[in-house]
Amino acid sequence: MSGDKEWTKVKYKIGDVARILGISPDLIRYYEEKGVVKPGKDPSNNYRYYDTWDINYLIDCLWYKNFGFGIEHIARLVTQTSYDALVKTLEERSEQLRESIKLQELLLQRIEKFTSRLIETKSYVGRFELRENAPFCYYINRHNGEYDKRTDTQELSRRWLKYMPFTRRYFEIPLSAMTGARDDYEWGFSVGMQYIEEFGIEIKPPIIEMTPRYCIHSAFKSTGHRGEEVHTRFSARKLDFLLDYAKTNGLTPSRGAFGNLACSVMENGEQTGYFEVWMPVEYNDNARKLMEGQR
Amino acid sequence: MSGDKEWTKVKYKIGDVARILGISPDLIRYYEEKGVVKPGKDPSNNYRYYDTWDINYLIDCLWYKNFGFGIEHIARLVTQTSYDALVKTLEERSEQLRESIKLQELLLQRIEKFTSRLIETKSYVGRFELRENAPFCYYINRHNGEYDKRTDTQELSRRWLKYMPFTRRYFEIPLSAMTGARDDYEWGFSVGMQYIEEFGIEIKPPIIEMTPRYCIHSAFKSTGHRGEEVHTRFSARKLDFLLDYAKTNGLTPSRGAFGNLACSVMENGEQTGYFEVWMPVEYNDNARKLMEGQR
DNA sequence: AAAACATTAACGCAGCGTCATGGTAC
DNA sequence: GGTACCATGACGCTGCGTTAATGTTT
Repeated sequence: MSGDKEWTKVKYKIGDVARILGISPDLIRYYEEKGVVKPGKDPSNNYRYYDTWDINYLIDCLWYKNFGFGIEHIARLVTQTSYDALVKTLEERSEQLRESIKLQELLLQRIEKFTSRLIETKSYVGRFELRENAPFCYYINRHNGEYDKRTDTQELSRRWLKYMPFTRRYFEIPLSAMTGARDDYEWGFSVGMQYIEEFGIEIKPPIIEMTPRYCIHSAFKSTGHRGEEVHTRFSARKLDFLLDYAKTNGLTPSRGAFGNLACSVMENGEQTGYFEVWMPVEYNDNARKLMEGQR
Repeated sequence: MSGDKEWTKVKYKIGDVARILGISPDLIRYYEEKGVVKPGKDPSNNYRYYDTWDINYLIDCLWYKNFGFGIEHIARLVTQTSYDALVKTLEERSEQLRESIKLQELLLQRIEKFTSRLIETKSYVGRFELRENAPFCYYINRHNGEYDKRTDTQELSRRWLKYMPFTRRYFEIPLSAMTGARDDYEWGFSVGMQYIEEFGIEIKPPIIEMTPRYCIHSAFKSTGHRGEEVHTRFSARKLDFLLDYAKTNGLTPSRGAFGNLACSVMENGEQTGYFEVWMPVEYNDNARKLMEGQR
């Protein structure tokens, strides 16, 4: 508006401004499109001409851009915001940032936790210890190879998947399958009790609470190819080594085994899973002796 | 490949999988496009059919997605990464996150600093104190209304603008302009000495170092409209109030004034700048008394 | 008349969500 | 035969960078 007659005495072409500010001419035009600056235009050639005010606006923009505001927001900030509104906006942005930092820190914790569990699980392959498992909650959404199509477990999955990696892939194998011929197993998701409250999870069916029990704690890995029956990679037979260990050491399994998948990776062209496993046993004299020996 | 003849015994259509995982069918197709899953397709109707392996892959994806990996990266992770590579990748990601958190925290600090200076400056309007200014560095890139077109200052601007808001808009007014008729002033950018090292700034021309001096410290605001001569908003005359104060209190200006623009906002339809200003004075008896009076 | 600059317009990036149109399964 | 589902393809969002085709200034 007021620029209509002013542009003649105004000095800077877009390239000049770009050089002065160390940004690209395109960016300046983009900002114009977004309503940040409105330079005068020479009607004869359509060239943009910028005055000191425009440049000041642009500096303000770059300033606020550094604060992480979106462009539309910036446009409002530089052209129509009062002092009080500016202060308020800045304080809101600070608050947002604090939130965002908190989230990032949580994520970092998660990754570190996941990584350390990965390392721990691998180191546990071929070793055995007797200990109580930590309490957790879980639900089942896959029976053998077949996923549940009930809407309640699906709804749960949607929610729980967001809590990964505190949500872990959980399996259990009934005692009957471990000793008998039928190859039964179930898969689902588990979350440690310490996160139940944090995530606001209500413990009700199909969610089940698992309390601590004395278990043989170990790990194993297992491979398979795509396209094979799932059982090739995972089956109750994979846990025979636990039964052997129990028999050798005079321990009596008290119920089926359970555990988590730590990760699934490629090893020598085969899909390889690392599993952590817990098998509850009766707390008899042999168990007591073994536990004392561990200390 | 291996799926070609397998799809017949495979159970899940894309909608089933979507429900099981709590995501949208489109997202699953998108992941396919990116090479994450390759479900079998029924050639007769082009429907996708997913088996347990596919679903496992997808769960892995969601997992890694939560860790903030890009999709291409995820595709590699789930289909071809070894255990060691996975651990390494996770550790890299942790490192990235720590970096990112650091940056966010720095940004937060900057915003908070900026905000508090804003508030401080406004509170200083109409008040005067005698004190030493903090040391800083600056350079000039605008003489009166005119920006420098030398490449060295332009290069500097590009770099310094990145340090905002630790970089501040700086002005100075020579003593001759304050007392005389010519309305001279200069604009540029300043950075507090405490950040010079942090940002790796080398102090050499055109960068100038400003050491602490005894100054009258105050603030003022000034308004103007777009399209007016710049002088309407900012000129040496704006500082007459400082000279008055000096005269009233028996202080002798020792050199020109300088200061920073705290912010530029709209007030009653006018572009309003809040300026912080420092005017060096001789440290005479009156100055001494004034400073004692302040404590 | 060449070099350096200006203009508009369009596409590309990530990570999807959201139609639109038309075919398929139950 | 209706309804729920599937397929492909295109466009939209941010914040620009990157051509491309064409015109202007010096």
